[in-house]
Amino acid sequence: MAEYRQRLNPALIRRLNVARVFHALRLAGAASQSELVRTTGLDPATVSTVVRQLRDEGWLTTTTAPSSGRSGRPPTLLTIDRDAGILIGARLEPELVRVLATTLAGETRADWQGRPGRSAADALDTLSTGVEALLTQLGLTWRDVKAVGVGVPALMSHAGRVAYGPNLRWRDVPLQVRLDERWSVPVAVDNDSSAAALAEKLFGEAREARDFVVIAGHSGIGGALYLGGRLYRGHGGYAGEIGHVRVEPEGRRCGCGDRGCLEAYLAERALVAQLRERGRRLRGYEAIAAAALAGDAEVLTLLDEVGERLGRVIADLIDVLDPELVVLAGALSHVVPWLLPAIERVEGTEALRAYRGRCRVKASTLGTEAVTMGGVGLAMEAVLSLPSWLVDQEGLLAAPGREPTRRA
Amino acid sequence: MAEYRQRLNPALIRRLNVARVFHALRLAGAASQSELVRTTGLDPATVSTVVRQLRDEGWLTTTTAPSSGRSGRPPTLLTIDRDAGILIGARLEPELVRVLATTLAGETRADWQGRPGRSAADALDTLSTGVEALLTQLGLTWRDVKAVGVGVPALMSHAGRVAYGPNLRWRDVPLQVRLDERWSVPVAVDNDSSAAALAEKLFGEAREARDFVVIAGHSGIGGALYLGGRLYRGHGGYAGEIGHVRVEPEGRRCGCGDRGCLEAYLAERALVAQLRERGRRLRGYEAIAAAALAGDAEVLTLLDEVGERLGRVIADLIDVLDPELVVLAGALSHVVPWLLPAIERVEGTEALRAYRGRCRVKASTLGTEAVTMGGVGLAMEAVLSLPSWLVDQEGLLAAPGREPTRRA
DNA sequence: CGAGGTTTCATCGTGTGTCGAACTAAGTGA
DNA sequence: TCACTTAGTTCGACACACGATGAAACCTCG
Repeated sequence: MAEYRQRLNPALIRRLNVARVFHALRLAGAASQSELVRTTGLDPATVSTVVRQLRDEGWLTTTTAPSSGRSGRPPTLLTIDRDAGILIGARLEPELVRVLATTLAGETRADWQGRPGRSAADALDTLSTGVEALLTQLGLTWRDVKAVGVGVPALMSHAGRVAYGPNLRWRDVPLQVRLDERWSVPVAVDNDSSAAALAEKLFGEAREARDFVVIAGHSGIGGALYLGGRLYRGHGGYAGEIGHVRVEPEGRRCGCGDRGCLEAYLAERALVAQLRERGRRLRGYEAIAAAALAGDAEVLTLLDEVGERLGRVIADLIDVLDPELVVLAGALSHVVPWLLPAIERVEGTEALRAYRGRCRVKASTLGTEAVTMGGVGLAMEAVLSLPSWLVDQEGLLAAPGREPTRRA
Repeated sequence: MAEYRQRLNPALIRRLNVARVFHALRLAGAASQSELVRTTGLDPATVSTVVRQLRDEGWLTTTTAPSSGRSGRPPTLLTIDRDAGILIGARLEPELVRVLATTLAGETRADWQGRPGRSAADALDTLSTGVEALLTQLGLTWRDVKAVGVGVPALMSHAGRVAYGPNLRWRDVPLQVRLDERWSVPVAVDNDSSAAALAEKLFGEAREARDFVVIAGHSGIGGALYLGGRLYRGHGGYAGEIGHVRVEPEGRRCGCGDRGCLEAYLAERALVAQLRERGRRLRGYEAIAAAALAGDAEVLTLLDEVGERLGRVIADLIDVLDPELVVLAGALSHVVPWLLPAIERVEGTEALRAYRGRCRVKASTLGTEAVTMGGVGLAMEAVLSLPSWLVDQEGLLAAPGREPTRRA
């Protein structure tokens, strides 16, 4: 999509306004046109034409008003049609392919998971199988699929190309192209952390936030920065990849070849390894969380130690980025309750922190499903098809009249 | 300017296109319309109407082509008129008020400086005196001033209000309002580091960069983040303020009350103090640079040590933000040549760095004038009057057809 | 029961934008 | 003199936002 520097024309304005109305409707659940006028800040006439367009495309259902007792013509409530089609969100991992079918508004309708083979081609086959399974389960066909979005634990280069995915053992796989060949619906592919961030923005804890950081943990520790109302990727696509920030000068070995990386303490296998050294054999985040819940002292102290390391990284992030929220997502979120006290302890020691508004640190409510829902978010973006350089989700979602920037 | 959530209408597109053409012209110095078509990516017809508008407003001069021997109708070259009016850029500091008058394109035509009194009102008086002095010097009147921009070493809240400026000893001064009362031209006020970042983007080392970090040093150490083609301020306006990142667990006392802040090593007075402890009495950055140039071993080792501390902070920044450039600006830039080796040494030790494209670290070519030129940049933005949420300088400035994002 | 008020929503007209294509302008070279 | 080439303008088609107007559908109160 070389639509960077696409010219700014009226048609683009329309697409943006459609997206604005769509998101307002999605977040409200059901709304009348006049409500949309208030929440989007658009002109009533504009809302009217946009709504007509959406209705003509069959995206909306209109329910009549619930007779609220107020005087005046009762509003006709609009809802995003549950049967207007589905979005597919997927997450590819070395040992797991997870696929989700949702309504256009992002409500889950069915889910599936399976194990991929070794190669990239195998993984794509598994993915296809999953989508087909969901379709038969729902009694739908490919014609009902509006778009597919996939989150991948890998560094992406342009155009949905996997440059390097160490966990998957992929290198330079033109994933988007391959999927475009297979399917004739819009496909969007992105890094798993970026996808998680999008999910938190659209569906999760960060819906109201304009500036937030996501730290996602599964097999590795990833991260993404959502700044100024849009995803920030950095010059080479590495922005927010904080798994390999050093937290201990001569610390534990990390898979990256370095020592003392955050990932060497916080990743699932890292926690498991550290617990084994202390005589506990636990399988993963979920088992560790269960042990912590049961009050296992060894587990609790380890989580506190690791939480302190994570807290220092978060404190540095806050110093530089001044976000309003940090979301801990992915499978990692299972153990977050036992990390938070240490994190908050570290945060509290910084002197400057008192001057600033406090930055909240939260566990994702999407939990393990964050990346998969991120796939849904990617699909949703593809359906709305806005040029990424114009997308300012906060601009699309915020209530009117606020002034979030501190610009003169 | 509560123009956040301003509706997106055709008139706004025009303003954006005017800005595009203006910047293209400014950067090219002189260009024909067909050149502008190539550099801006706009339609010839659009360029034509935009150029007519600019010409009707008296912003342009047309020089005839220098008969280049090629066949075809020779182009008429357009230039931003040196006499179409002036922009005023200013920098307020505790001991210095510096004011600059430039052409609309940002070329300096005259400069002035003076010492302010203690109070905010005094400083504004000094500022007014400066502008008047420049006007008489140039034989112009207030009617020729198109806009004024001011950089202030303080934390800003909305609408050009100084929330807190410890160095100036200001607190809650509605600077923009006060200036609006005095003058009847557009006024823009911003934090000095943000202003420096804008200057680097518009006039300096970062003209081509979409993602860069500015670290500015005068009396304190400030910073600003320019990410994804626009200034990122953070949720509370503190983003990039890296002066108080801790570089030494139990290090030197800092003015903020904490210990071991970067500012406690790198700020002008901090360097002076450290040198005094080592038996050198030097007045400031400039004198220190002179001593270093003369080969003073004590000064050189200190700069190397401090450079290493700065290098670690920069390395962390790069890890998180993946910028393509770090610019060291302000009076600090005098000593940068002796900091760079240490910075590069530190940068080189990080293992992951090999995978990434290398991030350049450079001294600002604007040097001490960065903030003042930032004022000019603010004035320029005010003249072009784009809503800040839409401004994506890279979108305005970049060559067409490139695809900098790595989005699917 | 019916008139007036109120809220919701559709539609029309105006102004402005982009954009493609036709067109004029002004040079070169044979 | 006549193609040919490049530069720049103009015109018409189409899309958009938006203000005003008006129709629709309900309420309340007399």
